[in-house]
Amino acid sequence: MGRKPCCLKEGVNKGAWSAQEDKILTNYIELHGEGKWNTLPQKAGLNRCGKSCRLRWMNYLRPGIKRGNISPDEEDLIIRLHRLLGNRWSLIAGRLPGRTDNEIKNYWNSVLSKKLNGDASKPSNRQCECEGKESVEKYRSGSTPNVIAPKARRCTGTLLSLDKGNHLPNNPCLASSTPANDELTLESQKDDVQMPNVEDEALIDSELYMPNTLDYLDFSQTRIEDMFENGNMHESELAPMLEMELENLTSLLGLEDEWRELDVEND
DNA sequence: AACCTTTCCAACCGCAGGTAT
DNA sequence: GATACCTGCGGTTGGAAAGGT
Repeated sequence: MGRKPCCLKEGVNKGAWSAQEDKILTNYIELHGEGKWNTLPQKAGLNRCGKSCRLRWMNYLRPGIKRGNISPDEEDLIIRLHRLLGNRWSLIAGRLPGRTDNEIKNYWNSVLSKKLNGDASKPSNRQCECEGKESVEKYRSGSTPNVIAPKARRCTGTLLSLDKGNHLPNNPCLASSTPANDELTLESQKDDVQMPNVEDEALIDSELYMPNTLDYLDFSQTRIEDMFENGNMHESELAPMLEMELENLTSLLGLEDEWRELDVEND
C-alpha cells in the first residue's frame, strides 16, 4: 500500500517563492477561496505542490499576518502559553492574532529557548537587546512546568474534579501517561480511556463533566479570532481577554497553584 | 576585503487525524 | 470496516544575512 507522495510531479518548483508565484496564488485564493490544496496548483497554474501553496498562504500571504518584531507582551504570552501547552505552536499562535505557528516556533527555537536556558549572555545579533528581557528573566529560574505533551490525541470528554486540591487523578484525559516523568498529557490515548458515563449521577455529583481541554482551546481561540476579525475587539482589549483565557485554561488543567506562583514571581 | 561562523526564518518533510468513497 | 485522499501540525533543514576575525 504505502502513502502517496505529496508531489507526484517531478521537477516541481521548490524553495523560495517568487513575487510572480505569490501573485498567482493570492489572486487564485481571492477568487476561489482557500482549500482543495492538492488541485490548486494545477488550477492556478503554479508549478508547486499543494502543501507548499498552503504553507505559503498560511504563513505569509494570508491577510492579517503580522510581521516584524515580537513585542514584549507577545513574548510574555508565548512563554506563559508554552509553560502550559508545550510545543503546541498552533494553539499558542491562535492566541496571538496575526502570528503564525511557524513564526512562533521559529522565535522560540531561535530566541526564547536559548534565553530561558540561561544563554542570555549572548544576545541574538538580530534581536533588540532590550526587547523581552524582562519577561524572559521572570521565567528563567522557574521549575520545569507541567506541559501538555505534543502529539496529543483527542478524546471526547474531560472530567474535571471540583475538588481543587485533587485535580489530575480524577481526570483521565489529564493523567500522566508516563508516571516516571512530570509531563502532563492533555489527552490520553483514546482507546485506553474508559470514558465515564455522564448519566451516572454519583459521578456527576462529585465531578463536573466538561468538554475536553482542546475543545475549550478551540472554542476560546475561535471566539478571540471572531471578535478580533469582526472588529468587536480593540487591540488593547486583547491582553486582558487573553489573561482571562489563560486563567480559565490553567483552571481546566488544574494548574492554578502554579499560575498563582507565576503571578507572584511576576509581581 | 575576504573568509568563517552564527543567527534567523522560510520552506520542506513525514506523520497523524479526519473525511470521503 | 478498509482504503485512499486531504489537511494540519511539529520537527528539521538550507540558505541568506549579519557579525566576527
